[in-house]
Amino acid sequence: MDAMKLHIEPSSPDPIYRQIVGQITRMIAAGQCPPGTRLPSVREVAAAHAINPMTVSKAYAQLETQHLLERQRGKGMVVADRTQGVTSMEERLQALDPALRDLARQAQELALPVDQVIDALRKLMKDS
Amino acid sequence: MDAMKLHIEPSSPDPIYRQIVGQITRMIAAGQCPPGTRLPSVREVAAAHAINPMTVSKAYAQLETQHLLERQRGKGMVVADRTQGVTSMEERLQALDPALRDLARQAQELALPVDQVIDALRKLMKDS
Amino acid sequence: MDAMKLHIEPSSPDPIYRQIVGQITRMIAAGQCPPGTRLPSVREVAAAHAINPMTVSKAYAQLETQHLLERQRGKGMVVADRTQGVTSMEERLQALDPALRDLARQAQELALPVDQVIDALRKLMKDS
Amino acid sequence: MDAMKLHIEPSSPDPIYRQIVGQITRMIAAGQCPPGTRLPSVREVAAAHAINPMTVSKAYAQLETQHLLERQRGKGMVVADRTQGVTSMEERLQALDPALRDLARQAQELALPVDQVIDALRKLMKDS
DNA sequence: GTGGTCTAGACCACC
DNA sequence: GTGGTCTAGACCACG
Repeated sequence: MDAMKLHIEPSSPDPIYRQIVGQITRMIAAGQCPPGTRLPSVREVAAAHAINPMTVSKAYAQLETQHLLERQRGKGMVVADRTQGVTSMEERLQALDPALRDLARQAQELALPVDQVIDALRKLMKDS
Repeated sequence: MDAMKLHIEPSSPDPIYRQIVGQITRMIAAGQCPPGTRLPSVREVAAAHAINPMTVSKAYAQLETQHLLERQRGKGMVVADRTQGVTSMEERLQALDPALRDLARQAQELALPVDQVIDALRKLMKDS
Repeated sequence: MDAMKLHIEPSSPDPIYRQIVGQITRMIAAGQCPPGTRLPSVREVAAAHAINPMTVSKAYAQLETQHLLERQRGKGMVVADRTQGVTSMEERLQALDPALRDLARQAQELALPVDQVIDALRKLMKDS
Repeated sequence: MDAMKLHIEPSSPDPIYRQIVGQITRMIAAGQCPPGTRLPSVREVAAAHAINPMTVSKAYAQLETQHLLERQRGKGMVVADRTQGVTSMEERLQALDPALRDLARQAQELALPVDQVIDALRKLMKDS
């Protein structure tokens, strides 16, 4: 149930509602949220991250428009049944591509050796 | 002279002027632009990337405020002499940290195995 | 330019932003707003109808999502080029169907003779 | 007895309880339900249309407040005796006005010719 | 309890 | 000037 934990970066240039959309989209794509999974309520998310309910609502509404989520009257949002969101590993790697390219370019601009970057990344990914 | 090539991603959530500031900051930090290096003019950059000159100007102004760039009468902007911007590799790795963490989190949300991600990254960094 | 006049019914059960979406959608479907037509700015619409700019913005954002409108940086919204919104008269009659059925049912519940209703409607449509 | 058949459109922007109130109001206004007519019970309506009993109850309560319905111990709701709800045809035509105006405006936005709309409406009203 | 809509007003990014 | 995002708080519809 709390596999649905969200991470919000308030100082990110990426707007909060889009961060939420992105995270949920990725987790559904990876099959980490099978159809029917209940999402935390708008108010829960808002309280947990000290953000405005409307911001969360905006994210949920957008995901509903994309048919990734469904609204259950009086019960909240759940992952849609026809989860056309689930994708293969190749497609998921593709979804990661922009972030990879961004990292690679920044590393190059910082003149950092490949191995240093790889090491740092591996360490971060093991921790989580 | 054209070590100063900039890469702009118009569709990025990161605003354009901040992309420019970030790139130049990183390249100066890595010592890739020794003091005195001339920057392309506002108009050149604007024309090359089909963006508004004001956007470029805003970025340059911000870098001047940070004393990373200096305005030289009739010659445009150059990298500042007292380049307090150059930093050690450790500090540069730290500068990469947000991008690394973002990538790691996205990869985890996508349920991608560490090695797949590392491979993709290594490939990208070799190419460039 | 002011073919784009909007009509807002604040007391309608249909939310305001949806009224706006509906009207613009219909006018585009009917080809009344050729691609490139500029829409009144968010602030203009908000001021003209004494509603909140965010309400208008929400409508525009939704139309942008449906690719009926495009955003021109700093210049406002315009009707999209690839106006896949334009439809045949048959399809437009179909779009009118819910309103027709609603009217027919209300008339029946009110036990109003067909001709009276038709007369009233004809009169209204001539006036406009 | 089943002249009191209700039609519910769950996807309508008009909330369900208001649909119920509207229909019953109109039918009483037209004299289609003489005083004393029994209404289907809250449970019957709720079951028949798969809606929440509270929604039906809310509609009935509102009609009772307007003195169009009366609660009879052990017998449920009936149409009120002093049916001040019955109105002349002129008044009933006036009650239809909002729906007529809405239809006319939509038709105009869709650039549909008057005769086409009239034809479609006449066809619908004959069928029912 | 759930989400939806709206307001009033602030600040940001871009042209 | 344009639209976008966010906040704080209100009220509504539905279960």
